Amino acid sequence: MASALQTELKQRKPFKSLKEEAHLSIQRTAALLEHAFESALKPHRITATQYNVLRILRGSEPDGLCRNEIGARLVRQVPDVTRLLDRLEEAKLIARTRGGEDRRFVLTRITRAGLKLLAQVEQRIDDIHDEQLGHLDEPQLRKLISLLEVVRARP
Amino acid sequence: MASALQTELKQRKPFKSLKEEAHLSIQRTAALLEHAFESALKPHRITATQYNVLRILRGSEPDGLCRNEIGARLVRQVPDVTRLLDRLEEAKLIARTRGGEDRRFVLTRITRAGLKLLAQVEQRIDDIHDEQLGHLDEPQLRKLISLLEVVRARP
DNA sequence: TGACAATAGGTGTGATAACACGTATTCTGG
DNA sequence: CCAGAATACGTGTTATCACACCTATTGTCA
Repeated sequence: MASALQTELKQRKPFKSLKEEAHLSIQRTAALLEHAFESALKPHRITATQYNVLRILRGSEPDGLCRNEIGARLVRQVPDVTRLLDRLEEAKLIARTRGGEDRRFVLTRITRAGLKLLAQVEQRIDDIHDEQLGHLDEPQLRKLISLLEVVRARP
Repeated sequence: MASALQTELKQRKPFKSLKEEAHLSIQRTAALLEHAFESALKPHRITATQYNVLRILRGSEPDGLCRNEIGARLVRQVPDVTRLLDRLEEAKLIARTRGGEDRRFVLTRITRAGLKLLAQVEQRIDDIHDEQLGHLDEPQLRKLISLLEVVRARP
């Protein structure tokens, strides 16, 4: 019997291996979820990565974080955190200040406007999570999370 | 106990819900796999999406496919298939010809050079699959695939 | 102490993605 | 038949990504 993914992608030939199928399943699922996520954020004029940054900065209040630290905590790494932050700063959602003890660091903090935006967006995000994953029960979610953990924890 | 993902992202606060954690787990895992995948493809001067197109076209030989059909079969949808194909055509990996019975369609086929590139790349891709997913046993892979299928098959 | 590595961050640039809109061809119903 | 919808594909434009390279500050050790 053809796999569900094979049908989704209208593939005539079966996958070469389970590993290949697993890889493509992860990619496709991530793409579908991400698309729904981006659509929900679009009316608020921010991307999923920008939302991620705002979440990280809110979680680090009241201390704030430096650029590299923000980059390290992103769910999806991006190679150009500087201009990602530039855009958020231009939108007045974050604020940067140089000049702690080590003058190399630039401290970044979320602004009041950033917090306000997060609060506005969050309800919609919860709805998206429900739409996308609400049909899985708790054991299924736990099992999925656990298996993905195993994937990432490769030796 | 803090979840593994929470530790990975250096989060101080626990996730708001299992659904949120599942979503982020999927995204993060996909990003890590994709990164390894792109790195393996880079020496061959193609992206993961381009590789995906070549695979699709090889699978559709000797008939070829039209643009929309290629777009529909991509693991990750892209909004600009035309220029994606433009770049592959410029690299002589695919060939396009207009003018079947319905003159709206543009038939796309993989070239000999495209097939050759695929053959070169494929061994390396298998290695990546092994590196990334080789530590999961067959039941784990099947369970993961099945759960992701459930996610995508939401009502 | 002072050359050099390491760390933190920024810049320049070309490729790509994302979105809206435009053109050509075919289908469809009155 | 033929006006208009539907389909298939392309183009223009802006923002973002991705990579290599650059500057400033601090740490390290002969």
